[in-house]
Amino acid sequence: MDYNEIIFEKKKALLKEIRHFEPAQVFECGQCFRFEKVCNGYDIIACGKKLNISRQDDTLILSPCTKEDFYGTWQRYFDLERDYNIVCESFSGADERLRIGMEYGSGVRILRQEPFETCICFIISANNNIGRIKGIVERLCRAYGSKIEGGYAFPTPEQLRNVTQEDYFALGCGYRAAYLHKTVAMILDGFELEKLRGMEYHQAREEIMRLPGVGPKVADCILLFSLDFICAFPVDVWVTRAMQAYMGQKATRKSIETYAKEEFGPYAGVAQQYLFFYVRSMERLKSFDKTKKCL
DNA sequence: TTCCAGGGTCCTA
DNA sequence: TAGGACCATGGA
Repeated sequence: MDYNEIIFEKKKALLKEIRHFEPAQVFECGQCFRFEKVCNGYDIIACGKKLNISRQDDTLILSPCTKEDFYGTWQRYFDLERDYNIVCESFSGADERLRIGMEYGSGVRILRQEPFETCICFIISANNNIGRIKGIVERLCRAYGSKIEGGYAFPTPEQLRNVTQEDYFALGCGYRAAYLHKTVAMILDGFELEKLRGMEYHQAREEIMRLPGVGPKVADCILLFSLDFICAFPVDVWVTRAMQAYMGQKATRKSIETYAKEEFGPYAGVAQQYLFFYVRSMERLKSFDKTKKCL
């Protein structure tokens, strides 16, 4: 485990001597869209609950969080049953240049989110930016999700049954409205996301790509962030940029996927998140420097 | 005004 | 099988 002791007091869970868990990295790495940076850490809504996460020195604080909340929801959600030391050790043979980026983002953990929510969010993510995706998802939850303490839960497939393509369009989904409408219909009609867990990776990937709006990249995101396929390596524009800088400009999605599988092995998805966080952070720093020069 | 974003789909060669 | 056009939208 990546913490030495857990203490429950006053509806809080205190994880002592926490490792491989930096809240900013976990939430700012683009794997989830229902979070907000607040003065004391991050507020998130997941699994129908609202939670505040903060870190004081080497203690991670989850609030409100009872013993039942932790062992029933958050331990699994934050992937706290996995030892990320073992994951990081498995990358020790990777190329030095890639390892620098990966070490920068090594406070990232792969969240184990709900498959339906992850599926809808990543269909919305296509050719979109994180700020805008967050806005659309929030409006979707407010319009159709159940009210919970402090916000709105992500809607269930049943709650989206009568939502039309025009309704999705009105939320700002743009051309993805048709994909969302068709995918929800397929899921209501019996397409079982949970069933994919028992499949081999390539079979699960082919299967989930039957859903409209789900191509190779979105499929890998859903498999990695909600269905426990930790080997999935989503190739988006940022990761392509990072890998092309390393492999050469002619590197294609297929060659990057093949390379990642060989280089990073069964934990390729974790390596991908480390790299994603790194390249985006570097780009933000560049923008910040440019802004400073203009002032 | 143009470019870009956690891309997918469809058409053509 | 690969490459390219097109699709909505809002922030930079």
